[in-house]
Amino acid sequence: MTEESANHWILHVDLDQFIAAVELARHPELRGRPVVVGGAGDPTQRAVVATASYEAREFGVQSGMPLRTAAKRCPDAVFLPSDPPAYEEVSERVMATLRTLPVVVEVLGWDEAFLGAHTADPEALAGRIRDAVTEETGLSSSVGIGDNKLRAKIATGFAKPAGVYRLTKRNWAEVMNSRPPDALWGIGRKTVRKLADLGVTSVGELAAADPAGLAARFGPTMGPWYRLLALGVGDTEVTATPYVPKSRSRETTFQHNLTDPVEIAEQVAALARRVTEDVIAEGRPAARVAVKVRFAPFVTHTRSLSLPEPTYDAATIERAALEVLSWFTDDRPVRLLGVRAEFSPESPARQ
DNA sequence: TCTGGGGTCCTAGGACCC
DNA sequence: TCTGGGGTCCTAGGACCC
Repeated sequence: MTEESANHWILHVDLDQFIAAVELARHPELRGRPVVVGGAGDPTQRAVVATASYEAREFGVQSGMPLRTAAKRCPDAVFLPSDPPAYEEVSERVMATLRTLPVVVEVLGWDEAFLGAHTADPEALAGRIRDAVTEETGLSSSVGIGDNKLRAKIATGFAKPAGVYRLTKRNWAEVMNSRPPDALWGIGRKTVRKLADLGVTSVGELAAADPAGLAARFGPTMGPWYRLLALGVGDTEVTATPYVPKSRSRETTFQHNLTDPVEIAEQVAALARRVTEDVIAEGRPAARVAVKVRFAPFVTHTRSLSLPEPTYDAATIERAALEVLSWFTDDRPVRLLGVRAEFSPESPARQ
């Protein structure tokens, strides 16, 4: 190994309880109280928890949980509406701060980024990163240090809150082998269940599993890939190249299910117009239009259509969405409607 | 756990073509 | 035309992530 590659590190920075932290910064009187952010901030509505403060988590409140359930578990919680533009603005300040450091910054989401760095002392760099973010934004963060992206990302979970943790080839097996497979980034609940059917219930067992058997169960790409995940194999390339979206979509869950076909069509048309605005803002034409319908109780179907040619035209996109909608003949009540525009792969990113 | 909104990638079947 | 094999495109659905 060359001196340079020996000193190449991947760091993963993740803001602690990001959305709740942004809200607490502008509502300091709520510090120390259980705070739950999500939807319109009304726990009687159909919406889920975006982020809960650590105080609320003590009561078993988690991201993705219905607000109703959160209110049952923690009746004294303060419920606040989600305010994406505010989080976007703080996120941009965080990323700008990271870019002032001697690292390559790859943004992963509002509240996290991979950093590529050459350093002999990654813990010292992680400390500088945490200090800089706190100084510029007042926010607390955690940093995972790894020899690839997978290990850095998982390390951050062990670093939280407000800490630093190093996970590399050296300690991977010792730290990970006894954990369930969904401790890996890319394996979720469904795959855990299927793996259990194969007798695989831990990361260590997955690492030792037969790749051919995994391929037979999960397909030629995913099967062997799961085993590599369990071995801690991951990408080491961090790139600052801006992200180019492949699609733009808008969807709405209605507070009360829709049954009137005219109203359903009106809602799809309105979503199509919003998507068209996003398409125009993106500066790349829509090549394909998809409509998503979630019927009550919770059955979801998606249908889609390739346009004769890519377009920015609102009327064309709306007509296509209504055409696709007409293919749904089901007359069950509708809980959610969505419209998505896909860009063609050839369409270049705007300069 | 009566289950949001915005994305990505993989799989698999059928159409179509040579 | 009782008919193979391979490649590619289109479409729907599944799983996962933040």
